[in-house]
Amino acid sequence: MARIRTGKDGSRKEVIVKAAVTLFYEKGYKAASMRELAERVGVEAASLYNHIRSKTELLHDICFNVANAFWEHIHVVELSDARPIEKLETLLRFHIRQMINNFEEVYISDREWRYLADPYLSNFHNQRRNYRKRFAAIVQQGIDNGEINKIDASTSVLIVLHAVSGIESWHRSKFKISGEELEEHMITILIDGLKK
Amino acid sequence: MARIRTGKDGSRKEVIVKAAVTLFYEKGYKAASMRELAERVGVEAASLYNHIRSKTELLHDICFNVANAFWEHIHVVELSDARPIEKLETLLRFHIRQMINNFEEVYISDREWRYLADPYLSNFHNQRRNYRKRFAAIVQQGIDNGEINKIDASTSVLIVLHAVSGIESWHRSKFKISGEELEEHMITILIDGLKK
DNA sequence: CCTACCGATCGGTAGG
DNA sequence: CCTACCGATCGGTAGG
Repeated sequence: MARIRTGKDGSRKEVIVKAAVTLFYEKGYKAASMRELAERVGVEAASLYNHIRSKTELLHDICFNVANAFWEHIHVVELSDARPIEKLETLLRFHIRQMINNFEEVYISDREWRYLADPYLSNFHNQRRNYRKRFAAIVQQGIDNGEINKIDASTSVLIVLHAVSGIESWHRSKFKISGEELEEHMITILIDGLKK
Repeated sequence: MARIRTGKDGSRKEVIVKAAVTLFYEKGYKAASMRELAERVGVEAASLYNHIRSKTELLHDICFNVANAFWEHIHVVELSDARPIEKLETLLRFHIRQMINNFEEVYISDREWRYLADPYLSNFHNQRRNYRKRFAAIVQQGIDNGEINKIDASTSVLIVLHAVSGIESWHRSKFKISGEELEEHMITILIDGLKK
């Protein structure tokens, strides 16, 4: 679940990364300042740099933590011998749960990754494209064996993945249904929409 | 379709707003600078201020143009005597077409409105909430008369509206299906997913 | 529409 | 971990 890597000074850095997650989520990466981050952590801005290299490194850590979690999950799903429609449901439930339990990180990695600097930017972009391709391949298998409606596979993936990101609004809603209910509703709408 | 209002110096301001739309879309509001906007328009930064009041006013114009277009559309839909499921499809097709034809403005108004300054910020927020409430009310009518699957109406709205925003990725894809195909695919997945 | 320029704030470094 | 401070850049104004 997007574990933060621990080094020698792991616990101190973890506090900073955690505060950065909340700050970047609340303000957006560009609008978030290192001075406000420092204030939330309880140190002067300059002191942050004993634990991190740069603002961009914080963004990088967050984005790749999230990306790797999805990366590892789809790998496991691909190896299973479930039917394509079942694999799809497994993938979708993972996305939904990540958005429910870990939504700040996921939200940042979704919306702010474009501010990564360039060796990382294109790495991230490639990883993201590769993930979606593999996701689409599973949808395509479902189309080929007749379980899934015959609509463009990569378009289906776009729709489904963006629908999941709507959970961010659910978090901010005052009259929330439970996470379990939300998950079932989303599965109903999206899987039923894809099924033949 | 999110027409830009024309004043005395309408044509000049229109050029600036149009360039701002592209710039804000490409870089994000906070990362976009007035100096780069000026460069794209072909004047010095200071000269922009003969036509606009502030950077925030540009964002405001863009956001409210978009919001008003949806606002007017749902009003017409509400007055029609179609069945709820048909109203829903009409609303959805309007969202899809706006995202296809006008996606930069819609994208900005979706993701950058939080940077509006405060009388406008809460106006926008209220207008947005009101829109979603009315959208949800139509879904609820469909649930009540048995046309639509019995799942939480406002959750359905979140899912559906966010799914539509996935069209932004379609724009950037190299192997695009046509806009018409895309619209039909989205309607298939989402309306079938909602139908009983 | 331009030149000249303002105060504020940014990410980050030096040195202890 | 702090004080002190850097160069760069920001949105915006004055004055012509």
